[in-house]
Amino acid sequence: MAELELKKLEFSLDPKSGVPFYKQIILQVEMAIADKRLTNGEQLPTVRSLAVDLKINPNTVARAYNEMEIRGIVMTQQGTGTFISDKKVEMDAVKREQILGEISRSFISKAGSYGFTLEEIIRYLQDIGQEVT
Amino acid sequence: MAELELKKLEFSLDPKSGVPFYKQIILQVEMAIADKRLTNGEQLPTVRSLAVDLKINPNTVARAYNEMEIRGIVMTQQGTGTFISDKKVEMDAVKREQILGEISRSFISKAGSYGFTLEEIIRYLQDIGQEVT
Amino acid sequence: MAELELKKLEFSLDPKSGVPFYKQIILQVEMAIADKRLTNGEQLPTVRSLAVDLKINPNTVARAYNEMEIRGIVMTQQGTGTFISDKKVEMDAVKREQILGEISRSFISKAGSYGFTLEEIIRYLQDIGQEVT
Amino acid sequence: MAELELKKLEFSLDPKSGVPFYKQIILQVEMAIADKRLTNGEQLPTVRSLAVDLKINPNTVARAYNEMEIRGIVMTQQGTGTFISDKKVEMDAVKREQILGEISRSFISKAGSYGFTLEEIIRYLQDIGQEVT
DNA sequence: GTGGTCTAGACCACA
DNA sequence: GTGGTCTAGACCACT
Repeated sequence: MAELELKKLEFSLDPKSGVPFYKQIILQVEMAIADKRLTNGEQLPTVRSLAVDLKINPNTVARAYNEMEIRGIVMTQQGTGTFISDKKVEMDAVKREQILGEISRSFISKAGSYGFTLEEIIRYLQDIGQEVT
Repeated sequence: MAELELKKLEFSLDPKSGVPFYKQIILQVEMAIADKRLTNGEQLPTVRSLAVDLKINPNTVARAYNEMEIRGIVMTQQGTGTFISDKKVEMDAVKREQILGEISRSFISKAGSYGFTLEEIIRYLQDIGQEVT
Repeated sequence: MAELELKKLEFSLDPKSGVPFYKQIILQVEMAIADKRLTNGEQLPTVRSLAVDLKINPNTVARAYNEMEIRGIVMTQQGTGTFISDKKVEMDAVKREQILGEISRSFISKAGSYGFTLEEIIRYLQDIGQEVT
Repeated sequence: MAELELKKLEFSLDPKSGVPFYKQIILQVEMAIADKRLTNGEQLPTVRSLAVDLKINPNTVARAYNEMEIRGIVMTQQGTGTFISDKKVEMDAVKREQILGEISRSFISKAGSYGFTLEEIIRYLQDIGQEVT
């Protein structure tokens, strides 16, 4: 019975983390995309329903959605809803690899300045992968 | 004498992380101490040189040093410099993992918003690891 | 005497245009950049001062600035101010031309569907250039 | 008979312009009439075909057609189609220029935010004009 | 019903 | 002083 409701997105906020609510929402959507729990064209919860769900002000949800729209992560249609954008596919493999290289390098060096080794990092990411699955 | 300056600390700041610069500096020093990359009595860069290095306001570096002095992590000797004091820095595995988690999640999110999956990311990092080895 | 105050940015809003205030602000900044009236590293008016100036709510100005920050047009530093970003220079000539080509083509086809010819468009843009100078 | 279908109307929508789709359609039809690209009695695409073409909801096309019918610009014949009526569309130079101004400014802004100057833009468009000639 | 815009005002963190 | 976050609530436009 609970079987057909796999992959359902569950948002949750941690008020103590210090991370702004709207950023937590963005992070969770982005993580869901990276995990394939959200894919092209899928609809996000409506602004109001998510606001009720998380017990926060609709403006805060709207802000998160708005920022994602600017970044091209989602598309929004007046009076219809907000959907995962599908335009990100337009990149060729070379460009993709370039971008991944860039952000990876910057991530590794950042982690490095905190004393983490590449191995540690990879192990950690693999753990995250396990959790989700 | 100055010849064996191995283990040189490399500071790096991420303006987009939302974490204030002064906190990023403190964290990196703490991690370095916990890692033994910095030990008792070692000198930190001067406020000015680090400010130039990181291209930020000297006040910001000063604030970081100040706060560390208050916490007893470093000692400042007027006219001489700032040195690691002998106070133990408690940096347990949990705290370390928190930091790694934070920067990892932000990295995954960024990659995710470009359409990369977690698997792709891990594979890429592993490739990098191979190259270096 | 008025000679040294050339290039000063003057913001103005048209409430009747139907264009949201925050978008009008963004448009004016972008136009100013295209006209070289604003260049790399220059500081924008503070959120509060511009709000007073335009007699609108500071949140509205903040929203405009925020959106420009997300798009990479400006950089903002806590407690310091908002500045025209300087990272846009990192593009090589080829990439630049590609982008210009893309947005130009889309503009021309859009104008075309309203019945404007390329000549008309160019003449119009030249007129705009005259006005500003 | 169907052979001389020159002057075919090309609709194009810009979701990012903020102008509602139905208004964009009306504007484009009006401009075409003023330009004589559409004349008395000519048939518009069916609601469904245009909706498919533009990848939008048929309701949105219907709304545009509806509003044009109310204004007397087109006439709908049940089961046959929608046709340009003989009402004159007042589309003076001022209104034309307004539209051109709007889309031009938005284009310049976009280019400006990529660091292109107005001069560069004009030069590029002139080059395109040369190529075609 | 959907999202978009704007105001007003509070509180916080950084310099 | 600067910008950042969040709330509450109003009003509008699109479907």
